[in-house]
Amino acid sequence: MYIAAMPRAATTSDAFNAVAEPRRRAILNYLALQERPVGDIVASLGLEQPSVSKHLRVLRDVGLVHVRRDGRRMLYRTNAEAIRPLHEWTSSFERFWRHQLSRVKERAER
Amino acid sequence: MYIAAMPRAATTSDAFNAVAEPRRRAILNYLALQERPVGDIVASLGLEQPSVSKHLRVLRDVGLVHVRRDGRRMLYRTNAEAIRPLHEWTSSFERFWRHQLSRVKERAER
DNA sequence: TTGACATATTCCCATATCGGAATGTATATT
DNA sequence: AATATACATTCCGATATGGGAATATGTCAA
Repeated sequence: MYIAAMPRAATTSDAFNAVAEPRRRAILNYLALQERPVGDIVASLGLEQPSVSKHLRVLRDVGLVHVRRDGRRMLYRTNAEAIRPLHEWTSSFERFWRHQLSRVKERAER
Repeated sequence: MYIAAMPRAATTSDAFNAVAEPRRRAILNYLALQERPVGDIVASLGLEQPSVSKHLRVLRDVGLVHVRRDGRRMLYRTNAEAIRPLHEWTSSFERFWRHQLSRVKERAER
């Protein structure tokens, strides 16, 4: 019996993996303000169309964007709600960097 | 002349890539409260020692943990400051999920 | 010095990329 | 119907994993 190896997790396994790619973050930033067709993303970010479509596919699979068809165009928009888990995870460290900061401040004041 | 391909970015390329791995997030959570030797992480998280060392190596390379030697032990601790960029990126979407939420609320109230 | 203990690194391998090029699919226009 | 437009998917190749096993490195103890 063969047991599957566990290499790096799929980019579609969760929002953390999906957002690790900088171009996908750029797309999410771009689509946060309002929905846009694929062509606009291609033009604005200067990426190849197939590349953008593939990134959008990953973002869709983890729920980071929503889509709707408009004629022959596909309008994408960021689903901010799906970014919340990341925000919450990072927030749990907020008090620590506050502490570290105040310690640095104290030292500087002495 | 050969131009290097650009596959998935290295886990050590930045904090976003480093925290994409769930075991590394678990390690960061564990080391947030206080510094700990590698053996404690192994025992607490139930991972193999070489695996933990390798994850710590990645976290060190992107500055997410700091280390100091204590005899034959290595004491690691989370450097919360390095998590801030992720927090700030996710925070830029906060107002959007607030909006989405209020829209959902409005609809529910009607 | 010789061991024991704690941690790090290396080697191997199956897997999941990411970009580029080519091709496929759906909708609109004439 | 035929063509054009807008996207999506597939195939390819180079690369970076992540776990497991084995081994190396470094420090303390007798």
